[in-house]
Amino acid sequence: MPRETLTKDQIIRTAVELLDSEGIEGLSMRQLGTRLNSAATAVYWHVKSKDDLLVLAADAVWEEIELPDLKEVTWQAAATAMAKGLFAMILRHPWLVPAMSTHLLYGLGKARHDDHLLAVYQAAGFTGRDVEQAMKTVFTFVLGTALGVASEAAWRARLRHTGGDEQAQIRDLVAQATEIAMRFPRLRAHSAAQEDDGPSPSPDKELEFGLRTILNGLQSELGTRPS
Amino acid sequence: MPRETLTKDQIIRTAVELLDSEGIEGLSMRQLGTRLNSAATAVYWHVKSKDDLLVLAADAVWEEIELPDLKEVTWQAAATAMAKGLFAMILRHPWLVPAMSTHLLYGLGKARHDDHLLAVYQAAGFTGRDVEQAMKTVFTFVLGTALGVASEAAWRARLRHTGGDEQAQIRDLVAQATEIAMRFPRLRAHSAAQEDDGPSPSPDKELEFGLRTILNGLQSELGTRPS
DNA sequence: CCGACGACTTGCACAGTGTTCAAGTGGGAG
DNA sequence: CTCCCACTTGAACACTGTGCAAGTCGTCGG
Repeated sequence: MPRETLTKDQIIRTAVELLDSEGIEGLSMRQLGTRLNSAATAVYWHVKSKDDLLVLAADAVWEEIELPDLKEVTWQAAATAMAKGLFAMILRHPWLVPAMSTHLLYGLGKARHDDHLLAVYQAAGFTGRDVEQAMKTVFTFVLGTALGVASEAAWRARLRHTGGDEQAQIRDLVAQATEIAMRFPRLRAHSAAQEDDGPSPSPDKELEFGLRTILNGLQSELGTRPS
Repeated sequence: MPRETLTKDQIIRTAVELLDSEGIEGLSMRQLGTRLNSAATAVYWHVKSKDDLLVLAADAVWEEIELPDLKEVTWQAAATAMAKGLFAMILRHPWLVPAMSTHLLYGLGKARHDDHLLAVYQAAGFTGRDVEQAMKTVFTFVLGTALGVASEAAWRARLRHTGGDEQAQIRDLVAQATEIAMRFPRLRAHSAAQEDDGPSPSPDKELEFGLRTILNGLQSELGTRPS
């Protein structure tokens, strides 16, 4: 039988795990090496570079997204399902946001997702350039929302990595940020009023609110065009 | 007269310049040092850490955004102006996107912007939680759109940095990406159809399309609420 | 005018990074 | 048994952020 050896697949899986637990700055070839019980440089036989590996890892996670069946539901339901699936995936892998913002990401996984997304908006009745515009509007909105959440995950991971009392550091940072905001009377009044309204809405609620209004807007855009 | 010495301001300005021209990975303390004609470690007297400096630089650029006067225009016009101002600012400083996705950014500049943004949506008639939801919907959409454009700037900068023929590398990457996409019949057909429609819309057009539909959606959301 | 203090700068050092490369290892084929 | 080749290894290089002891140089008290 063949000797136990690294596989590209195993490397990518381990890279994703490492990224999930340590954030994008936590991915180092040597750390990856120890997790794989091999020398750091062994990875270079299977993969061109760290950037290459990151692109591979980033593409792998797109496969996790479930694609809704188009025949059974309205286009709004399908678009919502796609958006929520993407959003949830990014929350599981917050490092994807910094990765997207510095690398050109592509691959089978992403193409599979994009293909289905295209189908959804074509089925909705958008034509020509509009189908791309509509798609992108929703897609980028999800990305923007994910950015906020991913950001928090990222700087928490960063603080964890620098050592010291993480909780205290977070308190300091947040205190500093709010101290500055409170110098603006309007912001102060607003934040006081918000406290009376109970806890602020979860990211999922934010996503739902935005999706609803965007899809409404798209629907009326659709109305002004002949089918 | 006092001896010529570094100032925090000068450091931040130079850091922004360096970030603009080299991207976020191009910001190194030693490079910054040479641009300042000083030792890299001299900066550490004025600034706690590189992360600290990045937060300062990131906050500085928010000051560039012009805040529209609220008395003269409809809320949609004001919201559009804010969104376009933010978008243009990010295009001038694409490193802000990766910075936002890994650091907790705050400061006077951002607070100033947020304060005015709040004013816009309050004046529009949103109340309670809705004002934040509406604000965030537009804001995150702009961020998402900016992410796409900033990403391209970032990986171009990255390629430039690794040396070699940048143009050729770009061609290779794009070719690889489209090769994969073309395996999906629907994507292939769509991209062929797009070519007949002339050049794809500029990022600004994308932004305008999305803004229009989102603001429409928000307007009708506003209609269902009592003022 | 002088000495001392303190604001600021410097160079060195350390641990860590991605990556290259010559040298090694071991299983399967002839 | 031998050779080859897929795969692994460790050393090395240039680079990173940062701590620290030492140095420089204006200003101020005597």
